[in-house]
Amino acid sequence: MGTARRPGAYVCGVDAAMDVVGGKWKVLILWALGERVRRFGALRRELPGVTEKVLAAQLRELEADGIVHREEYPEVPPRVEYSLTARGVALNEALAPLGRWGRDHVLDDGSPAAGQVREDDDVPLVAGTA
Amino acid sequence: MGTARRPGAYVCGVDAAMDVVGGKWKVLILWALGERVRRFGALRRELPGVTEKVLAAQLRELEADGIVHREEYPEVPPRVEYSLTARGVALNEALAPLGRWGRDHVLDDGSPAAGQVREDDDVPLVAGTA
DNA sequence: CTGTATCCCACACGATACTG
DNA sequence: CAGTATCGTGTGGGATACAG
Repeated sequence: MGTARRPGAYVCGVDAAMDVVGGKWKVLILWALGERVRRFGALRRELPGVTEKVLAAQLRELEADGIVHREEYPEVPPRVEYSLTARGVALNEALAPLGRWGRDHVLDDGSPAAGQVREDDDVPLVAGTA
Repeated sequence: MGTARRPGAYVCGVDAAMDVVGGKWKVLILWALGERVRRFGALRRELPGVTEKVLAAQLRELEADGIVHREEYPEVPPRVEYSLTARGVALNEALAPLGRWGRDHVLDDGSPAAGQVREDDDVPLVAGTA
């Protein structure tokens, strides 16, 4: 549906989702907006290192994909608030297990030698065909 | 854990995971290996459009991240089999909800073109998660 | 405050050829 | 069969400046 930037051939749902969420800052934006509604400037402060151009671009894409809602208040000075749509909330929830995996397996898995994977610690067990 | 390609500052688990799984073909590789062990050539045939160079590179990265296991058989002609590690299986499972979201929200489901999507084979489920 | 408009560049990816 | 080696490229993203 929304604005698939890639040609049209998604092999499965995962890479379709990856396309939506693939920008460098998007999951962080999702995460921030998952907590509460945020203004543009708040988002920028929340994501150290992002530039306005890129933040605006990713916000646009997320909006085009129906993930975030942009509410513009015609005041002066201008105020714009971003929030998650229902679809965005669902996406955020679908991301949660991945976040848990990341915390458990790449952030800090507890082992001091975690930095370098030696060949004897990766278990070759095969994914079950079932 | 292994080989964080990004500087070191992951804000949360999700972007850490995104870094691991961020390559263009990685989720597809994960998906394929989730079904069964595959040889290099089988993988290449499975992923239409990937070149050997890129496939090899992404495989190397996944291996370095402890996601896939590479088993080389000293035969002639050479044979190499790739499989998921326990960590890879867990990652694949963590990806499942995202895959479901993608199927439901970006793969054209409500439109007349929905017939293009082969709904019988695109569920990436690895194990009993479903 | 909330953005565009340019310019620029690294790096992921692709094409092709070659090797153990 | 299972890869490397080389070279070329597109584009996502960064810096900076400007605008409503």
